[in-house]
This record gives sequence, structure tokens and C-alpha cells, in this order.
Amino acid sequence: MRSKPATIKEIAQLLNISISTVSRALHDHPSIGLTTRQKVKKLARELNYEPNQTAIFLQKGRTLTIGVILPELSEAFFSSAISAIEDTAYKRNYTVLLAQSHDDEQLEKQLIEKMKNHRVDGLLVSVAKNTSSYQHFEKLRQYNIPIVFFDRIPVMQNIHYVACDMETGTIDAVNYLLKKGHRSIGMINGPGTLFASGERKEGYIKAMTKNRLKFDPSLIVTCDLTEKGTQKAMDELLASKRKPTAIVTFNDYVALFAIQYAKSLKREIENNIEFVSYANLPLINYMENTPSASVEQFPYLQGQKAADILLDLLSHKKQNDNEQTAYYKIIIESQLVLSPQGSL
Amino acid sequence: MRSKPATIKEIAQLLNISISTVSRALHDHPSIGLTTRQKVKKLARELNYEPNQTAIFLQKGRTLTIGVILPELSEAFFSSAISAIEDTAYKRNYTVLLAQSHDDEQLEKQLIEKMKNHRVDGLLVSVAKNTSSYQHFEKLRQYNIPIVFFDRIPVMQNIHYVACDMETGTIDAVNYLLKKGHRSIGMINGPGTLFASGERKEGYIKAMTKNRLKFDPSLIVTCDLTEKGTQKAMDELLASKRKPTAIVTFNDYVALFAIQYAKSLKREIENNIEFVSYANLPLINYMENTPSASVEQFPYLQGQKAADILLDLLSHKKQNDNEQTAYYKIIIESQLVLSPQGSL
DNA sequence: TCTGTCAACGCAAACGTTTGCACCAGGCAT
DNA sequence: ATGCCTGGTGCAAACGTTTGCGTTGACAGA
Repeated sequence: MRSKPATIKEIAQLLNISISTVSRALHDHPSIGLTTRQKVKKLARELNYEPNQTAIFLQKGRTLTIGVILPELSEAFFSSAISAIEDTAYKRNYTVLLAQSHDDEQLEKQLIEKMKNHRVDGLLVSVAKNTSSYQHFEKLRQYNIPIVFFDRIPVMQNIHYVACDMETGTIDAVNYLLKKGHRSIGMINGPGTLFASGERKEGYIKAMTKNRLKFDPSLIVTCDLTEKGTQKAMDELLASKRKPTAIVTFNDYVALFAIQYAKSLKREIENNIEFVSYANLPLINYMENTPSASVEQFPYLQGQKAADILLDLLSHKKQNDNEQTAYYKIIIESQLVLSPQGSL
Repeated sequence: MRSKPATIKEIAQLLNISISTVSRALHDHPSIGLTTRQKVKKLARELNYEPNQTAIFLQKGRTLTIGVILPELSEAFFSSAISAIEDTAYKRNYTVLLAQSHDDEQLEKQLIEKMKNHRVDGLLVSVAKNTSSYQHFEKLRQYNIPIVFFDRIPVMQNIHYVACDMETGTIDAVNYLLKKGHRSIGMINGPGTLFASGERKEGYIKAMTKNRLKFDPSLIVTCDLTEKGTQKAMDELLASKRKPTAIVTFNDYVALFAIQYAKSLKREIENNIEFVSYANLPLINYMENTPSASVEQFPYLQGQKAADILLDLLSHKKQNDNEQTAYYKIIIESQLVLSPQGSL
């Protein structure tokens, strides 16, 4: 019947008491008499009263809202992460404000602004793949809006983040290939700007040296993660003196591009290259010509942890406020999983 | 340096002018002199002023925010839809508040409440699969918060929705198979409780009868969408008198299970069965042994349309306000798309 | 000189809450 | 009787904006 939601004010008028009394009654403030309290609550129920959050936000300076900015919602990895984030936020009575950067640095900056305007209490960010300057993140620090990064971590000091340690997974992956007899193992890595690229490289090198194998830099090439970029990377790799018989690729997409490209070359050798990748496609299990193993990155877990950290940060905010000393740096161990079909 | 964002008030004090002048200056109100306007804007830029949305919301009664409630974010269909929704909302300067119901009716109700408290301007909903009562939706009507449903539509009068018509797509699929010479076409359908199953069945029957072929009920089997269920369904189908040479499956997962199972049988005939499915896996393009065609449901388009409708509704709100007469009922025609690799 | 016009600006209410403080009656001890 | 506490309540400021209306001052026309 009513088109506008009931307000505390109306309740007060109807009951002939003051606004503050109503407010306190609804919050079970001890200084309100039992009878008034009950009267207020009763009427509130009848009027279907619901507090206007926007007013509360303005008054309290907190919105019970966290912003999430990530590159692409439709990517399996991120949709899984956002699912986790929403779940844990919901449990702590927070709501999530969503935005995707489409891997565009400019857009990412705008979104940060927007989130700030919306006065989110905190931010969860997986940075765009070609973001190179981090001022927009720094800026938020001045406003005391905590950020927790996940998966795609910027190269910054003093930040909270949760990421998956690709190094151990990579070591496992290389060891796995070595054990299968491969001696020349290539790697198609991501852009050097990504933290994740560094880890993969480190893992690769460590695994090689630990196995007393010499590390050939020409066996690691980078690419921009596009199909064309992958093909270029493959060309480089195949042109190297020590043609790799196995290749570790930056992610499943790159793996698929590379595999298709290798097949298109129609040469026996290229066709028999064994691939290992990093899991982000749920479907990999259903496919043929998949990488023979994948390094699992646990997107749901990452999202969950990141949200947990942020919410913890928010609930402890009063205490340490600006004297931020400790930074969360959660590392989830990646894990090598063999494809069901086994090797090629 | 400053921990709190600058306010309009501070600008006013620093410039020794009134708050209202600052506000108007920032909005290019004609009654403000050029010089003051420039002074204000300059200082605002220097102070890094950003309007506090929560205050504006309170004052204007609109939040420039839309809520989205859907069953499961990590499902490819929905993650694609939400991606579209976010994109179109962003273009119109809206932000999306996200929540997933996990197909739980109770949770869905709570989320609706929460969205209402957050004063979202409108709502986009894909209802939980076992939601049976719709009062929580009705209630919103009283508060004049428009809802647009998409994909999963409740059985209600006078609602806005956008959905995909599976029937035509199914007809196309069957016709396609008939044209390729198949005469015995099987169907592995979903549970009878799903609306979507009914549509598929209808389409199948219509296509058959329209082509003057008799409809053999034993060629339609249902399954619970699991791998085991699919295999059972396949067994039923293969045991039927008229062994199908082509099969339409409820979705891509079922198709993959069925294809793998068929291959495992290692018999020439089973191995040559042609499959057509309903697209929900983005990856199908990268795979071998895929269905030779898919009925596309356009999740991105559905999300986009639904968001468009909602935003239109919101922008025209003043005019018609409560005298809602016309309801958007958008049906997107599903469409048969052939796999890139062509048929098997 | 007076009136009217108009550009430029300020006042204050309003949006819905929360909360520190003041207030008042009644009861109790001194 | 005076003082003091205390349970119960109201006042009013504050959060940051927007906006209808009122107020200036200058300047043109008479």
C-alpha cells in the first residue's frame, strides 16, 4: 500500500515519542523502558520498518560494502573466486560491489574512483594484466581504505595479498616432466610485469638446477597471452637449438593455443610435445589433447582467504587504524594434478 | 596526507563562500559567476574532491545501484550473464550489487531483504530452481522497486523478463540432423521438473511431426545430468529397437559424458553417433570430439537485455511511476551454431 | 533620485539515522 | 528538608549533499 518505506520518524510521531527513543528502542539500548521498547518494536513490525542503510552509512561512515575489481567475470578462475568472495562476505553481513576491468588499466583506475565514491569499506583487487603504474592503489591508502590483492599481485611494498605460490607447483611440474624423461623443457611464460611470471620462472630454474641440469635461458620465452602471441612464442621455442620435447605454459588458454598450433604444424616432433599448464579451465578434464598435468591454483580458496583478510582488517580497524604494521601475505601452495587421461 | 576525503563544506570554508554556491559551481549551474566557478573547480581538483555518493543517495533517494541475485556465480552461464550486466550497468553509470542464492529459496528471500535495505534502485533476478512462493517478489512491488527476471522466470503475472526460447533452437537442431540424413534421433533430456526440459521435448516432437516422421517416445530418455546418469541414459537409448544415429543432449556436460562413454564402447557404430547439445561451456570451441552443433542460449545477450530493460525502467520512472501498464517480455530465440571443426 | 531587473550568491530545510548530553521525576539515604 | 543517584526520555548536532527561495548589489531606464 505504502509506496515509501517507513521511517523511524513516523514511528516516533505515531507513538508520540522522540526519534531518539525509537532508535534506541530498536537497538535494545538499556536506558529504554521495557514497555516503550515493546511498543516501538511492535509498531515497527506492523509498519514493516527496515532501517535505511544509506542513512546509516552516511552517519556511521561505513557502508558494510566491499568492492571487488577483477579483470574478467566470465573467466572461470575469477567467477569461481567471486563466488567465494560473495559467500564469505555474506556470512559477515557485507555486500559486494562488483566491477570488471577488462584488463584495461584506465578502466581499472576509473573503477577505483567509483568504488571510492561509493564509499566501500574495503577493496579486493586482482589487477589488470597490463597495469604498470600503481598510484591509484597508493591513493587509496591515504583514505584509509584497505585493499587486499589476490591472484594478480602488483609489485608494491606493504600490501596485503593472497596468492598462489606458483613456484612449488612449477617445481613439481618440471620434476614431473624430468621424471618422464624429458631433458629439454621449454616454458611459455606471461608478461614480465606480472608477479606470477616471475614465480614460474623461478620455479623452473630452481627445479632445473636442483636436478643438476644446466638452465638454458633460450628455453624460456614470454608472451602476451593472446593466440598470436602464443604462436610467436612457440616459433621462438621451436627455433631454439635444443628443441623442447615438453613445454610448461603460463595458463590453460596458452596451452590450448600452443597445442593447436603445434598440431597445425603437422610435424611428428611438434605433435609429440608434452604440455603442462596452470589450471584455470574447469573443462580441461573433458578434453582431448590437453596438457598432461596442471598446476591447480584454487581460485575458490583464494577468493575466500582474500575476503577473510579484508573483513578482518575492517573489523580491527579502530584499534590500529593508521599505524599499520603487519601485512597479510598469504601464500597458497599450488598443486600439480595429473589429467585423468594421463599423458598423451 | 589527509585521511578523510575532502567535502564540499571545506571547499566553501577555504573560499569563504557558501556551501550551496560550491555545489552549484561544481554542477555548472548557470547562476554562478564564471570566476567563482573556476575558483571552486580549481580548489576541488587540488583537494582531490570527490562527491560522497552515500550523501547524494540519501538526499536524492536513488543509489545508482542495481542488485543482481542469481543461483550460482561460478556457473559459466551466469558468470557470462553477470559480466554483461556489469558492462551495461557501467555504461549507464550504475554499479551492481551482487549476491548468489545457491538455489536456496530462504537465502533468496533474505537477499531480497538485504537488497531492499541497501536501497538498490532496481533488481535483476534469476530465481532459485526450487523457489515455489513468490511473495518476496510481490513485496518489492509495493516499494516501487522494479525487478526484471532473466533466464529462470517465476510463474507470475505482470512481470518483466527476458528468457531464451529453447523450443525453436531444438527444432533447428533436429532439422539439422534430419537434413544430414539421420532418421533415428535420440534425446537425452533433463529432469522433468525443469521447465527447460519441457521446452526441449516440445521442440523435438514438433520438429519430428512437422517432418512427417513418427515420434518414438523410447527415443527420449531423461537423466539427472550426472555422468552416471548420462551413461544409464545412453544404455537405454542404445538398447532401443531403433538405435539412434544422432543424439540431442540436454547440455554440454551431458554431451561430453555421452561422447566419452560412446568412445569407450569402442564399437564402430556407437563411435559414429552425431551429437548436438545446448551450449553452456565456453570452451567447447577448443575441444575435439565436441558435439557437431550447439543450441546457443546467449547468456551475455540475456544479461545485457535484462540490464537494459531495468535501466530503461529506472530512467522513465518519474513519468509513469505507479501506473505501470506495459511489461517487457523479451524472448531471445535460441540458435543452432555449428562447431568450427564441422561435423565429426 | 527612484524603481525595476537581473546576475550572483547565501540560508536553511530536507534526506534518515545515531548519539552525547541535558533533563525530569521519583526514590533513597543523610 | 536537602542532596544525590538513576531509570527513562527528549534535544539537537552531525554525517555530506541538493535545491527552493530569499537576499544582495549593481546598473539601466525613467
